Amino acid sequence: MKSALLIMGPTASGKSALALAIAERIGGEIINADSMQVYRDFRVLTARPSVEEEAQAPHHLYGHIDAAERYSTGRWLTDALASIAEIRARNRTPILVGGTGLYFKALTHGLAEMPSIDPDLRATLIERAATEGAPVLHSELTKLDPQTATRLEPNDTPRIIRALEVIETTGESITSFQANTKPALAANEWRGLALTPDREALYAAINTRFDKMLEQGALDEVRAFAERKLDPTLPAIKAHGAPALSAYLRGEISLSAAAEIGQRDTRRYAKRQFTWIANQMPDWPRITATALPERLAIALEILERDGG
RNA sequence: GCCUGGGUAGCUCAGUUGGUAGAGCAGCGGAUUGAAAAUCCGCGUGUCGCUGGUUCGAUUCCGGCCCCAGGCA
Repeated sequence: MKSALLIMGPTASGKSALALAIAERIGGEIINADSMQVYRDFRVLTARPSVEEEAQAPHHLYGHIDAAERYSTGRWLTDALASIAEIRARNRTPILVGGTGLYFKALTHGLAEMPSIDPDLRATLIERAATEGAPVLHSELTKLDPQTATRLEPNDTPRIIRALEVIETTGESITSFQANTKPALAANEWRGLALTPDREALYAAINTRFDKMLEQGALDEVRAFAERKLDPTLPAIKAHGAPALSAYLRGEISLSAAAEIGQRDTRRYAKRQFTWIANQMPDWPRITATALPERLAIALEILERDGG
């Protein structure tokens, strides 16, 4: 059975191109591990592989979700495991590539199994967080699940909501569910690679890429999305640049101001990704080189050395 | 060449009646178990243009020089 190859890197670091080069070289198929590239509506804005690139090797879990849906780490894990099994059945190598650290963690460390939650309960809690504020929900959690409340900050809205919906639905603390977590992939079923380019150069690439996205129609995507008038709390609406470009389309800020905000948000995200790689993936081999041929050579060398 | 205004954090600036300085933005460090491109916690990162002088002590006062902007020639 082929090991899966996991490629993590900050946004705009050239992960997709490397994954494609490796896939062509070793007969692999690519699986998306990016929480935003799953959404159909924002191909340009989320820097999804182009149609041409997708034709060069099989791609899975890209744009397969409508932005009106709430995707999640749990759904992704299910989808990814199914794709991995399918690819392995063809005796090919699954190559998972993306920048969502939590998705990789779900794969390598696991995600606790929990009963599904009524979407209406979730919607109610999101609404309450917006109107009453997270600290109110946090103090509620202190009564229902003091153990979990203690380790959550009073402003940490999503985690407080998650803890509340779990205790309200199951009567059990999310902390006890989480204590029982098993890796989805065994340690010998995968190997990881992390791209760690020079930060200053990456920031420059991020800025340039955002301008290019605008030239390639990112604004049209945002406009079309806005016209759907979907629930403003949907995850897809948070794609970097989307909120600022929406504000521009509403006439609230200039286009250059919107671009600066989009670029800044993307840079900050890249910084968090560096932190994730540094502290959550200490054992993953690093590739600092930026030229594709050099990266490919290093990657293949690492795979070879590890007996992959 | 002369006059005026300005030179303080990466940027825009505030301030110190002389006791080595602080805001916004940018940035940096960290957390991360079904919203994760989410969310949260923490951190000023500095030859106060240069150089002499006065002073116990100068970023602050005085002199000289340099640079920038505007004005007059």
